[in-house]
Amino acid sequence: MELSDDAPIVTTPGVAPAGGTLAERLFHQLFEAILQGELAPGSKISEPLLAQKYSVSRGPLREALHRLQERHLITRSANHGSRVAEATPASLSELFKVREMLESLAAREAALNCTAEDLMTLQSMVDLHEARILGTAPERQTGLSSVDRDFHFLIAQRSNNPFLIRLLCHELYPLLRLYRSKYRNTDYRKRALLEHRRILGALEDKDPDMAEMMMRRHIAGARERRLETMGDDGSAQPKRRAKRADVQR
Amino acid sequence: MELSDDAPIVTTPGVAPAGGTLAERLFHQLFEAILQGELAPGSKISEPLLAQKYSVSRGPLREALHRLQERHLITRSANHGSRVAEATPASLSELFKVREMLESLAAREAALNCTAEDLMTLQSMVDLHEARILGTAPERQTGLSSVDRDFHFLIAQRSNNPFLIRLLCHELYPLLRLYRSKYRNTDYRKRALLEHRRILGALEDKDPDMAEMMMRRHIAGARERRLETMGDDGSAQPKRRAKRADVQR
DNA sequence: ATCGTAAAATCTGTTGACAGAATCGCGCTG
DNA sequence: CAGCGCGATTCTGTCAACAGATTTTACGAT
Repeated sequence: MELSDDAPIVTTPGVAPAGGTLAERLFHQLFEAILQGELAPGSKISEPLLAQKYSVSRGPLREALHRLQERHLITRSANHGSRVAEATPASLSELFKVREMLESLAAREAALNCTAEDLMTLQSMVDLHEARILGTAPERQTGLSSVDRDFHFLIAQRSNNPFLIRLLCHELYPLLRLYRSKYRNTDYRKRALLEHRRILGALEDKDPDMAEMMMRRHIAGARERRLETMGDDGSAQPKRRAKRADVQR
Repeated sequence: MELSDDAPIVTTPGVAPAGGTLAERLFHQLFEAILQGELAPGSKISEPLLAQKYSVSRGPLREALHRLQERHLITRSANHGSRVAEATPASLSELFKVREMLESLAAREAALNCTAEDLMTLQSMVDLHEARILGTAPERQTGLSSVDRDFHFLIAQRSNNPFLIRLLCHELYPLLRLYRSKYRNTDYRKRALLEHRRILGALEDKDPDMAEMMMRRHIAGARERRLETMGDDGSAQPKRRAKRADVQR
């Protein structure tokens, strides 16, 4: 049974983990718990408590923690334990700069690889996006940005570049989710819709250069708007956390 | 004691691991062993044997293995054990495409961040590069491409973007080393030297757009030449890049 | 009352042992 | 001689216990 990496972690939020091994399952559960905000960012992780909470011994738990460390969802200090990663404005800006390059590459490749069916799927996503903005379709809880996510996610997949897919879907997108609750971007959905249409048009034209440029501008614009709404530009850290969130229980 | 991530793994090959914890040390040792080729790519990893070889129990070893899994230096299957990652031509091409985007971003940022001292350091690297090509300086064993590595490494550092630095120095560069022995690129050092000079010139001019474009061409060219010497091209789309309209901002 | 110090409690790092699964080897059968 | 089944062995996954380090707590001195 392959369980190496490309398991359905980010693919669709509703998938069941259910990995064969216990450490694997724990990894996915903690992964989601951190991104969902159930484990407070910056809070200390107590191995005995977590082990008890998930009804496992510390062995598999520590293996899962070591994997989360490599995904930079937690930090570990020798003999001091683990802490859940924190989200700073500076790192959000850095993430977006990298995202700009990687997604524009994905768009370039996708322009060559997208099938007619893929284009139809993307079209329906954009249509749904519009329907939601106009209030025609009901907005489910998670539905606010989910259609946006799916759009970018499918393009990443169609890059047909496993390494790129991994960086985007398994590393960058999850980290972005850390900021979702903390720094909400104000309403630029109409803007995003327009830009999505342009990107889709470039994909339909099978124009890699155009698709790349469109995506690059799309992400760059999103980054700038996001940073504006956050008040401070990402260069300097905003304000040292007054008090640190305490251990979760 | 912080030992989270930015430990000297790729920085300079000769650093001592000596992490505080045993699992940490093991991780670094195995990391180097795999990249050095001491653990044959594709070979199966026996936990009892490795544990005995490094004189530790299986606990810390498994923790280190789980970290290596996230770095994609090994693959794990439930109840089937671990295998050392393998290097295929296709994945090399994929790596280079991502590298092209990430390093061009790094060059862009470095153009804004490089100090006069940095520029002097880079200049000396280029000079050393030339001396080696002309045979003026002795070529040490590892010295063949080390100067090239240092050049790119310093530029990555000067991006001042921790996330980008991590992707390049901790993930992409190590994976590239997997191919170093398997697919040697024939002699393009003179070409590389010229392109390095151009990149350095753009950095000296504090010209982000130019630095980005130069680096992008540099990596793209290296990828094409590399794939040519490998006989088979690693991807489906061979040479549809007669000339490419670089995206500018 | 505050600060410093020492003992107690807790936590992390590590080890060894056990249970289930997979692989290997051997003998049997066609 | 090839293919298959079955037992033995090895390996992976998991757990509980120990040792060193750290944090907390209690106590006494200033």
